[in-house]
Amino acid sequence: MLTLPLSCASGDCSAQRPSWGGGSPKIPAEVGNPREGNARRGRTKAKSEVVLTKQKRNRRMKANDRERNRMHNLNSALDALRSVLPTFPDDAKLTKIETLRFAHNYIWALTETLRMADHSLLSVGQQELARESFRQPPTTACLLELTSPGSISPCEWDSLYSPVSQTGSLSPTDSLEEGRSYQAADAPACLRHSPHAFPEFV
DNA sequence: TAGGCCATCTGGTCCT
DNA sequence: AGGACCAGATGGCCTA
Repeated sequence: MLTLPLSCASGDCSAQRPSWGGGSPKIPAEVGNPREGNARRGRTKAKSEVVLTKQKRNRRMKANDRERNRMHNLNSALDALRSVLPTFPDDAKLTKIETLRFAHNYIWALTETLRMADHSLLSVGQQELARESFRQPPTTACLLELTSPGSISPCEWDSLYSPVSQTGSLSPTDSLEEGRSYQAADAPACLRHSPHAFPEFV
């Protein structure tokens, strides 16, 4: 999957891979002489320009390497995130955007579960319901379904949060509408928005 | 074959 | 000055 770059660290390979991995076809703007007069100064000047060009190309190659590594690190972090998300083994690998959305919704669901458990502990009669909530985390299918942009489905949220949803619904489905159900004051700062009211993730 | 996803290159900007 | 970060561009691969 990960196509490791052909090793270019040792030499100038930028010219050897005209069609490799895309890249901008833009041509460096300052290839020619900026001023005619400078070209007449003699070899030393011309030589220094060659050196400058080489240095520039060298810097570019090093920057490309760093950028490649940076993106690899980013992808590694994304893989680590995927590995802690509940998916079936035979599920297709989540895309990057799906992984982020899924994680966002998953955290939201877990937070809600904890919050409801705390809330229900106030009432002895609801302790059993709280335990039940812990035993039944949101299903993979449910969370995966929520990763689809705009796909708001009751899914199993209602059953998951049945103790509360019957009175003052906390399901994302409801919180999407007017944003009234999911009280900002009840959530940590990072979860002030319900998953589906979060613009970047919709 | 069109569209989605991805890796890579690149130049610009900000920070140390 | 050099590195980190970012967004745009480009081309390859895969799937419906």
